[in-house]
Amino acid sequence: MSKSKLISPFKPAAHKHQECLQSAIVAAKTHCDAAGIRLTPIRQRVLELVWQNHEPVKAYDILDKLKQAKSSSAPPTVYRALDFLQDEGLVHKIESLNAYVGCGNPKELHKGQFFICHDCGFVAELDDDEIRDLLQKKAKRFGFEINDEMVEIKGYCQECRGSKK
Amino acid sequence: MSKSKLISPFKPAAHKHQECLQSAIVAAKTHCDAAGIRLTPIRQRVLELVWQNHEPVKAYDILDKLKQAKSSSAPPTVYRALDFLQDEGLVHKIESLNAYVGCGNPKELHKGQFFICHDCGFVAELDDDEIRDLLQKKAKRFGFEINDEMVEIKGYCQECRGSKK
DNA sequence: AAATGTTATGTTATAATATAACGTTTATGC
DNA sequence: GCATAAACGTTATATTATAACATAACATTT
Ligand SMILES: [Zn+2]
Ligand SMILES: [Zn+2]
Ligand SMILES: [Zn+2]
Ligand SMILES: [Zn+2]
Repeated sequence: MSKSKLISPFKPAAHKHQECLQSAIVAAKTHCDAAGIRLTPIRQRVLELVWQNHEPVKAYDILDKLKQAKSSSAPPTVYRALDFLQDEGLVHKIESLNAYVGCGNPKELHKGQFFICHDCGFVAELDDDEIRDLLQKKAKRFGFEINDEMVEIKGYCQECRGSKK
Repeated sequence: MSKSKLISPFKPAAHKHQECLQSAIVAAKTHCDAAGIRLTPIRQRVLELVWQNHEPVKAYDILDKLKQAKSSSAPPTVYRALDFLQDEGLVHKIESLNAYVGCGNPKELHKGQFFICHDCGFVAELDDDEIRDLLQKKAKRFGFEINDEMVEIKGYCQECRGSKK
């Protein structure tokens, strides 16, 4: 069965983001418990910082925040946590921005397709087999076997388009 | 009319690459002449270095080669030339590798879709409206207006798959 | 509990990628 | 020629990411 989920939609500016954050943390704990791996305090803290909003977050911005609690924090602290979170599908890296966003559906490991607004910075995540199938079809024509895919689309979200009028 | 071009296919290991290079330089000169802009010696040299093969080339590798001719070359030399070449559609950046490849069809300004082999490093470039249209369709569903797109696919090319058997 | 293996973190240093800022040279149009 | 803009030179610095090795925390076996 082919799926097409708008996992993380663009959010109204004033939505209850605390709920997004809470459910992301709960989902992460659930995932790690089930997988028998540890969501350590550092990892959880980094995940919270990635989820501080719906914009991609930079590693060194995370580091700055970590330093507020523990001034000896260093780049490896952040990058290790981000690597862990990415491996577990809790966070995605936006390659074209060198920045990180929380995954809205860590239950199934996947690479999403991302739509990023130039104005407000929000990211929407899609998990869409139709896109994957099409890429697969194209690849097949020249015998290419896909094992990783990055789709990052920039533009303007509905809200920002409206306010430009 | 919808286009789907495999602009830069995966090449047999021993193809006549000199011809790829030559035609890229000629195409670049033609383009710049027509546009009334200058393909200066530095820019041409950087373009040649990007086209040294079909693998993405790193900015600092280009810099090292430039230094062989002129030891005072510095990062801005390379990045300015790369910026120019990208603006003119002669070169594409592969965001997920922080590396650059020559465009196989600079006649029409576009963002390609890239297929990159993990083993041999070769890049194939596609310029495909079917992919664009699908992304457009997906974006439309939540009111997103696309103005930039990045599609980078990693995997194994036909040759490398064959040799693994 | 002691010993051991494994995972996670601390710490220092450095690598790799990219841009800012400002001065100088070179091309181009008048 | 001369004014202007474009390109380039140069130095410094910002940003992003990893290497390398030491220590600590946790789990397993004895
Ligand atoms: Zn939210
Ligand atoms: Zn996701
Ligand atoms: Zn070639
Ligand atoms: Zn191209």
